[in-house]
Amino acid sequence: MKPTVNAKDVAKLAGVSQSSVSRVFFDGAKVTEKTRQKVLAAAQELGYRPNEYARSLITNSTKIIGLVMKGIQNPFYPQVLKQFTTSFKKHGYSVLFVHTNNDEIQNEDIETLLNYNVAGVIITDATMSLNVAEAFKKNQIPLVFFNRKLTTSNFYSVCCNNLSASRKIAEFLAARDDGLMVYISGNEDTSTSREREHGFAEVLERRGIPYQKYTSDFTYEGGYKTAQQILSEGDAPTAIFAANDIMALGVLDALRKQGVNVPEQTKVIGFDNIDMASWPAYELTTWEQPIEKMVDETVNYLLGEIDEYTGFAQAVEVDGTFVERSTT
Amino acid sequence: MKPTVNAKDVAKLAGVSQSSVSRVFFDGAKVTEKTRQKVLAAAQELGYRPNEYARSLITNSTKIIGLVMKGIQNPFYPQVLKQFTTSFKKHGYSVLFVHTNNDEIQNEDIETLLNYNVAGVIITDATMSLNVAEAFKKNQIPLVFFNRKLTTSNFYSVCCNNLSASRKIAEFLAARDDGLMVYISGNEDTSTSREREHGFAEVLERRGIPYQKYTSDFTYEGGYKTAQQILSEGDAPTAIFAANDIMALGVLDALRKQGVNVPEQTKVIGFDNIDMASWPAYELTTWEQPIEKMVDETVNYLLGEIDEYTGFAQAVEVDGTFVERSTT
DNA sequence: CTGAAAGCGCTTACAG
DNA sequence: CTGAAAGCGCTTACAG
Repeated sequence: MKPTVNAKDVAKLAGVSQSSVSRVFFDGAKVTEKTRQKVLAAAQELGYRPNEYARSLITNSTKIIGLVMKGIQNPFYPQVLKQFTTSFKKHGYSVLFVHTNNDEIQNEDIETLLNYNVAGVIITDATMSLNVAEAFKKNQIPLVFFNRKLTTSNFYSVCCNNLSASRKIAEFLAARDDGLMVYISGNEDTSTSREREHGFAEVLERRGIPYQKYTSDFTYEGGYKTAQQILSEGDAPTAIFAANDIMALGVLDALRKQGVNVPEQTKVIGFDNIDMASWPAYELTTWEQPIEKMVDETVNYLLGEIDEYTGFAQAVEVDGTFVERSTT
Repeated sequence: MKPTVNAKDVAKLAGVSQSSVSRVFFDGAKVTEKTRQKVLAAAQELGYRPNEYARSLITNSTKIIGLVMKGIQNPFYPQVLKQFTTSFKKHGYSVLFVHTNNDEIQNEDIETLLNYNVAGVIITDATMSLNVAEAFKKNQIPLVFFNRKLTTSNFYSVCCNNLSASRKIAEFLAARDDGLMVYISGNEDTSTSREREHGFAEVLERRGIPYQKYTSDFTYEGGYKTAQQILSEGDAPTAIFAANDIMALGVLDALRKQGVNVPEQTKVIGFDNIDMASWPAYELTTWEQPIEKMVDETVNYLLGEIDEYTGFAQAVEVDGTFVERSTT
């Protein structure tokens, strides 16, 4: 059995009641400086630390946030993970990391989050069925969709301004060329891919610029293969807008391999501004997602809801910025 | 207050005792099929799920593994994170993700792990002072250093066969050239960087091949800048062995920018075999770290120690493989 | 401010 | 196999 020191042991050594020990370690409780010192000294001597589980049991709350991710292979998400962990740590929360291999979050993952009675949940690039999301609502566990938006407006989501971003990207390209423009989508059941497509196509159609869409999957390999397919079907297009950076990198590599000059023959634009976009091998023009701001929005909302649950829902959009490099 | 259903509620509805409810949900306890059905039906109806914290409190154990990471920006580690999460999930464990910005794990991170009474701890690329590691030992919490080895042999560690790997890399290069060979180290206080240097230098010295070492930091930017420095100090070396892939990619980009031909003028080898190493833009020759095997070793050890704590320590080495691509 | 006591939701000997 | 009861380590009204 693991050796364990509890509040009673400390109380005895310090010559106070167990309640006083508890008060010293519980934020917000009041004790005189004198008892505090006695307790702290005794705790130090015994190596006491409050049992987090007993605490959770009695307060019916935890300091754990569930973070659900799928595409950790895409460098955008490690960045997101890092920011969330750092930010929550500042507020005294820890992150329970849940990785789903499947697109849709599996039941066992939900079970885990519910069993641990997490204070809040963040869903990034995995999809979640509505009735599962409702389960969190029923348990009054605040939930945020990060970088994803649901069709129903019953849940809080934090995204980049995908629509206006993709419009601006289209306008940027339209101002320079009027040849065929291609959009390479990510997984089509994601709001990010659809919104970016929507804004892009809308502007091009209005301007009468020929436009074509290819469906891919948000991965490097997907971008690479899609670009090969595009080239195999005809001349290199005037511009390719990939729904995220990692696909755009695949596109660039495929174009190079086929001897297509970027940006002279084909311009390429991505989305996210991951670290690699600025590497000399790529110098990718892209739209920067303001991860820090997005994380702040998410954290603030969750902390607020943890403090007092309202179930308030909103689709928050944070402005990103266009980053022009040498692929355009 | 959050609505909460407990075992007593279920017992009442099912017409059994609270103990029976507990037995149904506690693996290993025995109940007749009949009571099981009654309980499950009642639980289903009420939406009951066992409170994990009450459980932890009484069993004095948890199903949480603490995973500590620093360089999540290096694509090697997301891969590691993914494998650990997947593997532990299979065994019913969840991962508490701890990210340290600093090289050395901070006290608050340790506090978190101890407060949550994690079942086990994995330290990847962060360093940990010995007395902190001892704190885990005192609490009988099994600890594994992953991809890092301590100088003292009191802790379990799982690494790739860095020494023989770097020897083989040196021999590979020595068989082809005898000009100046450069080693670019990562952070020098890491065992991985030191071991890779050691094996590499040892072989070259024995063969009388000129050898030089540059100190860097395991990042892309570090590799890039170091390569620039190398070129500014003289002719391009015959070969550069970077202590990890992400630095090697930086090296490749810097060499290209300066018009150095790879592999004709300079051969480049990395270590890890991250996804990007196989991208057409790089085609990097490298040493593949067998992440899956390393993770398995770690998980098995931890599960064993969780089952019965022995404090057994060993420096495990798993064999990786040489992956030859077009940078050599 | 402090202490004695109740109680959070479980698991687990102990009888039956 | 099942139930009544003790107890895990805390927090928190309630008196004093």
